[in-house]
Amino acid sequence: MDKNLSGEDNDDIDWDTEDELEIQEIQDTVFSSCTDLRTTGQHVVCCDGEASSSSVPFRSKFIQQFVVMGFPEESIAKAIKQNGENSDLVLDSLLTFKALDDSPEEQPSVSPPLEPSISSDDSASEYNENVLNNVYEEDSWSSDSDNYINTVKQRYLNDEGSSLSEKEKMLLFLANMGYPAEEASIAMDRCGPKASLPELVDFICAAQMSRAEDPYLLEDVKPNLKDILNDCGGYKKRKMYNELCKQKKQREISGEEPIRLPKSMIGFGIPTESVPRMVQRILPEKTIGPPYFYYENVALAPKGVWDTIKRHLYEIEPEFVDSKYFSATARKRGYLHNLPIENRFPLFPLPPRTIHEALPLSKRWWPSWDTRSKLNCLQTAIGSARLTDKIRKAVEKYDGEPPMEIQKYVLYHCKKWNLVWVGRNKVAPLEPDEVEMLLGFPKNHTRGGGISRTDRYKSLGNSFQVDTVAYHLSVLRDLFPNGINVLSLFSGIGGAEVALYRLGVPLSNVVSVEKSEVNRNIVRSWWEQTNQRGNLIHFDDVQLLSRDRLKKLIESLGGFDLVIGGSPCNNLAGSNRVSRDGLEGKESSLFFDYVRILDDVKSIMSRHR
DNA sequence: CATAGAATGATGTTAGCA
DNA sequence: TGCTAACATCATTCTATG
Repeated sequence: MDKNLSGEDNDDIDWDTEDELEIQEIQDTVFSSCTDLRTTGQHVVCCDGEASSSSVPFRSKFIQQFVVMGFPEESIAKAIKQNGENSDLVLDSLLTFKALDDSPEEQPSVSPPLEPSISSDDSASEYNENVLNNVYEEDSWSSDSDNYINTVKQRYLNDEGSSLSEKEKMLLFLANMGYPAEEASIAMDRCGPKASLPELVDFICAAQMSRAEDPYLLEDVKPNLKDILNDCGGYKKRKMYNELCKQKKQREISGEEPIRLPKSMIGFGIPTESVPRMVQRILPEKTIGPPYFYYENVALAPKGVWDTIKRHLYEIEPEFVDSKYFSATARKRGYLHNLPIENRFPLFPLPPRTIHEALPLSKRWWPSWDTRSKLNCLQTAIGSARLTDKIRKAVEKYDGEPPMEIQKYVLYHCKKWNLVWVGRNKVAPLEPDEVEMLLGFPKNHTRGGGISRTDRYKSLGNSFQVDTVAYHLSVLRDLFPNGINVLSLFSGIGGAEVALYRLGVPLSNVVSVEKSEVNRNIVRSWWEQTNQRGNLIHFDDVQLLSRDRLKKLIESLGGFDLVIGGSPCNNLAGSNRVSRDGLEGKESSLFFDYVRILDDVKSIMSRHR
């Protein structure tokens, strides 16, 4: 597997051999390395004028791109004979040949990557059986919440009120107001530990109303706890909040209720909650996999954007999650998917969750008046040297603590640019490898191979937070123990692939679509370094991924198990001063290609089943 | 030419308070 | 309820520099 056949060094190989076994062997070897199929234009990109100085003649390069993909040369010759030198048509034919040749039981059996070989320390090497044991006292709640309430009530009645946690007190209070325990606790989990009573009641009312009209949230309604608990106060308030619910309903009837971001962005749950969640959702028939799908974008998009996204993705409720619960850096994102949400588990080792844990060396220089424990969202640009110099000069004028005004000035810029303390009076932007670590990638994931420092920041800033996504994807591990076929759109630096790999989900076939060549190179080298046994097929433009091509891919690979991707946020992100045009913007409108491709995949697969 | 630096606000949410 | 202030935000584009 250490042969690198994706370069131009493979001219030595005698492709004219008649030996079937040898062909097969080479095919296996080559197919397991990665491929880069350009789809721009009628011919391969490398055949333009500049590349003509290469010693490799055009024809062999044209053939080579398919050889590298792992197709036998006879098939390639046949396909070229049929279609001429049109890479699209040739690929279609080749995939058809492959589909006809492959018998169903020939699906590659890929063994899990038990010993991942990333060289860094914080990589997947810690993956082991422990993840299975990561059960956080789930049953104490989900088995019978009413019993729990009874216990709490008993303690309360036994004058143990002071020993009750804030959460338990609130739960009791809500129960007294007549709300089912289950709904109350869901509300508390969703709204966060500091949620006020009105917020919680508001949430419960909204949930009740949406359940009444929303077929996607058909939870069992538990018996009302009014019968269990005595009514000891809160009656007046309940009346008030019922009034509030009425108003809300009025609003809902008169117009569309827009998606509201939850104050505490924990989605359908996070691994570190003291009390596990009991959220259950039942998706409508037509949205249930295969394939599973997973869509991501910025949570703080302009008004109405998430409503549109939801409308185009089967009206499934997105979950909004801030990665600050998984990492030392914030990242507020919406995730819309049809994955199960029960029995999720996090990646191990758990990443550092405070700045000091993530950057221990900074602790020494961190002034007490900078009270940050988490970094803000990592973006694509970093603070300048001039700014850090200004800050140093501003701070070092004072012996001890600088005056309030200076503190304010420094903190404003530190927060804005995610600056950290690296020396006496010295702040600095994060190093690229620190960003990699904070986002859950192996160290040096984006380093080298002709990639500039600026490009590293840019690629990383546009990426998934791996731990967050992996937590959501973790349910796939038991569903696909023998390997998964992934269609990864807008792959970037491979956040989805890295997440699945670190989870121990064997990657059988990955079709990765990514516009940036720099990013494709990063994923390719990661794929090789981690000794993946599956196939990686690269495309560069989602817009050129036609239904026909998808059909051929599905026939060839046996369908996709997961369609995953986060479409461009350029025109949605708050940092964009120039072209924050919403979903219709130049790049962000590619969301509709995600929808188109997902729809195509679903319809093609349902026809083939 | 490639790379890094610097300048360029607006939108939306939340908290606090009268 | 309505106002204000505080705060965060997967960025773009021109310019300098080698």
